[in-house]
Amino acid sequence: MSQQALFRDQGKGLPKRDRTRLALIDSTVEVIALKGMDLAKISDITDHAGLANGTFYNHFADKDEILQEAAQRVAVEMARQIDEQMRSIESAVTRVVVATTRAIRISVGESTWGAVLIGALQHLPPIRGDILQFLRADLQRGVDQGIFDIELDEFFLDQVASLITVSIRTQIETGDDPVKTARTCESILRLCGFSRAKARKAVAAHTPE
Amino acid sequence: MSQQALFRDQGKGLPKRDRTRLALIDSTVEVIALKGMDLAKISDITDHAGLANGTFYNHFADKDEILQEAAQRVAVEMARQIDEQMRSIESAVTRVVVATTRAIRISVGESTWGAVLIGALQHLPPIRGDILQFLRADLQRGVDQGIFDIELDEFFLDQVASLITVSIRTQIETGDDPVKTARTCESILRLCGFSRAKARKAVAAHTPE
Amino acid sequence: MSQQALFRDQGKGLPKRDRTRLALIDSTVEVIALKGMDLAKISDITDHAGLANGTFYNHFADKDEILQEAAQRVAVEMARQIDEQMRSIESAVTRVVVATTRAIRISVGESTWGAVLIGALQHLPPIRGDILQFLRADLQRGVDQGIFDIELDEFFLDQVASLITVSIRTQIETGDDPVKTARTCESILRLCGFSRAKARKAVAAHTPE
Amino acid sequence: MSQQALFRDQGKGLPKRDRTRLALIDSTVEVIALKGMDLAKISDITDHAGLANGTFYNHFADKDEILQEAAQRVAVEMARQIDEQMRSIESAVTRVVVATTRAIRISVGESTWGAVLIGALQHLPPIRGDILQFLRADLQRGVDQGIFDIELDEFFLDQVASLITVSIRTQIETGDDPVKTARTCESILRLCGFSRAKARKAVAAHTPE
DNA sequence: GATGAATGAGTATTCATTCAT
DNA sequence: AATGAATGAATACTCATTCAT
Repeated sequence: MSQQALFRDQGKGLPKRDRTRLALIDSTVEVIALKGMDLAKISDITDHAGLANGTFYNHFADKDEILQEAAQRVAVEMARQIDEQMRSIESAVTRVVVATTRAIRISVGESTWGAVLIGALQHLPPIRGDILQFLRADLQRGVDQGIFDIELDEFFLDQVASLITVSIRTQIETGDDPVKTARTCESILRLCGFSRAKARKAVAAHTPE
Repeated sequence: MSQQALFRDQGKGLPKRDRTRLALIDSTVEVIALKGMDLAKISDITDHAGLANGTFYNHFADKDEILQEAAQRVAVEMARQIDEQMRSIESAVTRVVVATTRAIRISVGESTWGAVLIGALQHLPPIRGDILQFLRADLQRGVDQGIFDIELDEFFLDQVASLITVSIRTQIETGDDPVKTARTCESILRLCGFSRAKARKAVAAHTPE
Repeated sequence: MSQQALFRDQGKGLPKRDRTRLALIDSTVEVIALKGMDLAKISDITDHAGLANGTFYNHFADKDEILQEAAQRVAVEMARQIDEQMRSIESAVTRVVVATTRAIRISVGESTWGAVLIGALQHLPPIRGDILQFLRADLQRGVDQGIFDIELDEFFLDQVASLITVSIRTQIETGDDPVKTARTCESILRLCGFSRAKARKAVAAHTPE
Repeated sequence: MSQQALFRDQGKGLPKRDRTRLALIDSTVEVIALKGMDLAKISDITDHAGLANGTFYNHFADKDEILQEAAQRVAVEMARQIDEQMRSIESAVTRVVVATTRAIRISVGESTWGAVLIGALQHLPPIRGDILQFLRADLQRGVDQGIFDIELDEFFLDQVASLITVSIRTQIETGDDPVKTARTCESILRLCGFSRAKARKAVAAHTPE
């Protein structure tokens, strides 16, 4: 289920200006997947989009601006897709497992997204904040429900985020691997105070196959 | 216990050629701490070392080579310092706790080292391998002793390494914090199958104060 | 007595094409006053006029063409306004004093015009010629009347023009100053052979207050 | 008596770094003469000097810095050459005539210098200040000697400077013309209160042929 | 070996101009 | 006519690397 050029597709009915803008953002996402955020050059982005280099500056002030927006859109779209499946889920454990599983699956399946997500977590603090707040909300719910025995601070969020990041990075490199995704969920639950057995069981209960 | 210019000092008796080489490596470590691996320029390194920029190429083929060697030396030296305190420790749990604590403490206290270590883990796969093998050895010991209930593969090592990295990065930014170091050790033990209580107890037993 | 948008106003009854053209010229004059001729961009001109940048090329071949025409119109309009007050003046001295005074006053009061005038004198030889010919006519009259003891050639005109330019430039920068205007007139008369006293008297006689 | 590459010649004994620096400054002066200050590009300067474009940045931070320095050196060197001939001159009139004559002659004969001087007077306020202070000193002397009947302020200096500028500009364009130089001196003296006859006599007394 | 000036490929950015709508 | 998105040549500036001294 490749979603190449997602944003460009979203722009079907829109005016040309917006379509080009989305094409540039799409291109940016793809270039980041190929070379990483640091090495992505403006000319890579415009070349990849089949546009003249000057066109970039009709739409964005500089590289930072498009990185920011590209990451934002990826984050928002991922959050939307994940949230869709979670509206009715009340259990914090289930939410954490499902959200983590979905996030990894989307990031890896749509490998361009994973690269952007990882780049944003490392280099774009505001986006990082946006992403972590979803995580925090579900963890907080577990605390409120009395089932997560944790100190829910920045440091803890960073720990959990790093586990998810490792999982995405590994799977992008070595290929989709549901077992690693499951192990990541288990690790997170263990950090939340679950025993190994309980964690495994909770994850198994909410994993597709 | 500053270790500024460690390698240069090691070179006291050596011929001039070697001393210059070590001075460049020292300088590299310090520059990485200031600007990060990506942004460290050759001229930063030579300027910082008080040498002419052309001198660099009498000793290293390119930037990559010196990064590699600088990271290697930091890793080796850290390993040596940590190992010194661990020769007589048999218990895998103790080894993991002490090694993790020492590694974090050295990386943060000697903050130039932490930056290099993090850079190497991200950008220099061979060094990364060297570092992880120490980790693997101690974890393997725990498996052999029957106290770690884990699947000791690359992925697991990556998870543990990411927890250590997060801890170092956070403490470099916000300052030395023994509590975060202890929490990191606990988290690692939990990933190894320890309950929260047991993890906490094991860490407390081996933490200075 | 602001004369903002003078040319646009002139276009009231004209067809739309001409009104757009005049709006662009007005805008050009204003932009030149803000940023100078060199730094005035096409997009500044169209933005300032509230038009699309492409519209520019429906009316002018290039930047030079509009600069030329804008300067031309400013020069012609200034000449018209000055001439209105001079039709009945026969004395060459009076004509020079009144014309200079009026030219400076208009250029400074309507500061957009001064900037264009100065730009044109420096960068647009044909306009420069147009402007200088008015000056030449009045000076020639003085020669014919036997009261100006000068060699009326290009070089002399350049000298006089440079004195007027200095006056306008200074007053645009530091504010309207009738004393400087008077001193400029006196200087011109001195170059024409008047003694200091005679020059001062002649100027005083024809200066409003 | 062409003085092409003056600064480069000055650098004969100097270290290579300084020689290149002077070569760039010389080149800048020559490029300014060819295209004007506004249009002089870094690549023009390096090409003209037979150097790589990157070399420029080993010596100057940006275009402004080299313009400043080139103008400064031209101004200083001109002042030195003029001053050499004026040390023993006490009379303010003679000083003004000789200095003006020399300045114009050097600027025109060494036409690259004139272009730089004019550029500096227009675009580089600090250099402009340096240049005008020489002028001011001699005029002040005339005031002190009771022979110049002027109000010696910025505006007056601007008037005098503009007459000199006009003369240089004209002679660069149409060729060396001692008569124009003499007329310029006369005009300045007239602005200082001299009658036409007295001005002409004073100038004639101090003009070579 | 050390020096440091010179190099030039690489990258970001601007802006006059074109052209399909 | 007007629009404004797209173009790409022009230009400034960076920095790893070379090489003569």
